[in-house]
Amino acid sequence: MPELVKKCPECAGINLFWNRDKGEIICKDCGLVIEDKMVDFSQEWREFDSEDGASKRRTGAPSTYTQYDQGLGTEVGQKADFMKLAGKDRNKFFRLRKWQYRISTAIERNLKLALAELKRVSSYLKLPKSVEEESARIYTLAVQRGLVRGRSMESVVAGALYAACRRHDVPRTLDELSEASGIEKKEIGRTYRFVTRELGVTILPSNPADYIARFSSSLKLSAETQSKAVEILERSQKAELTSGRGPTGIAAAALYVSSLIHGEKRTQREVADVAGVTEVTIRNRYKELLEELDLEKDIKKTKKRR
DNA sequence: AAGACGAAAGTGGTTGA
DNA sequence: TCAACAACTTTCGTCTT
Repeated sequence: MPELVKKCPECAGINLFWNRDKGEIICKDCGLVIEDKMVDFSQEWREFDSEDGASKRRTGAPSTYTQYDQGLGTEVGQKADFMKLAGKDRNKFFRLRKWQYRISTAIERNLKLALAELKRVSSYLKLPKSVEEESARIYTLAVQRGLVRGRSMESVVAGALYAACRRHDVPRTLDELSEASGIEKKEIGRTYRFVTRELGVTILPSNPADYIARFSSSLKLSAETQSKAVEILERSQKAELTSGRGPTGIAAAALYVSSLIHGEKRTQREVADVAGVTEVTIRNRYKELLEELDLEKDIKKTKKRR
């Protein structure tokens, strides 16, 4: 757990849970997501003996996709090289370098702009570094394959980010991406599908549970309500209520039911808004949940208690 | 008066001939 | 390439709290 946060700023609880993969710290008392943009300062390797440590330790900037040239820099040959060549070879050398220069500057110029945009959107959404890296990698591949042609750079950036989020189980909704990037939802979805298909990036359907922490915290629901929602999700997955359905809708319905059970009622409208679905969808899922999982008694119980 | 409910028609995407 | 199809949305009228 990084030292930045020791106490929950919302309820002053010290029962914090650090989800390292998602880069989130979650307060188990009030469910608040405290910091979801963090850098992992710890070493990612372990030293077993002195020799091992020395060989794994590194200095210098790491190679990274968030720099437009991957932090390296490429050039065909150095000036000193062509002094050794003569005649034909020398011309060939210049020609190659010229081409290399033209191609690489075009791509690099594009990348430079695109990665700036990518960082902007990513920091707006407070995405973890790992997702930013992944999306930069996807974008770089897309440019190299010429997939950006005919599409706006921004939409491909948004598509790459969306894909990277999904791959890292840190799903953001298309609505959120759309708001952050200023690109239409449709457009993002289209480029997202196109790019992932062309690059062969396999994406698993996202798990509704991955949305719970975030939705729950923006609805200010308690940790019990949140874990109840996750429990409901697990049961509904067993009952095969989840396949084919939009994960956000299911997550929203589970949270809604859970809020009723714990007497922290939120309206369908409120839940629908944070989840980016309509009330109707929540109602449909909600109805299925009640029918299949026999939850009415739990709701009635809390009603009687008042 | 606000929220919940449900019917009906419309949208964008997938699938399979 | 087209039509059938499922999921979800929009809209709107009615019932409940």
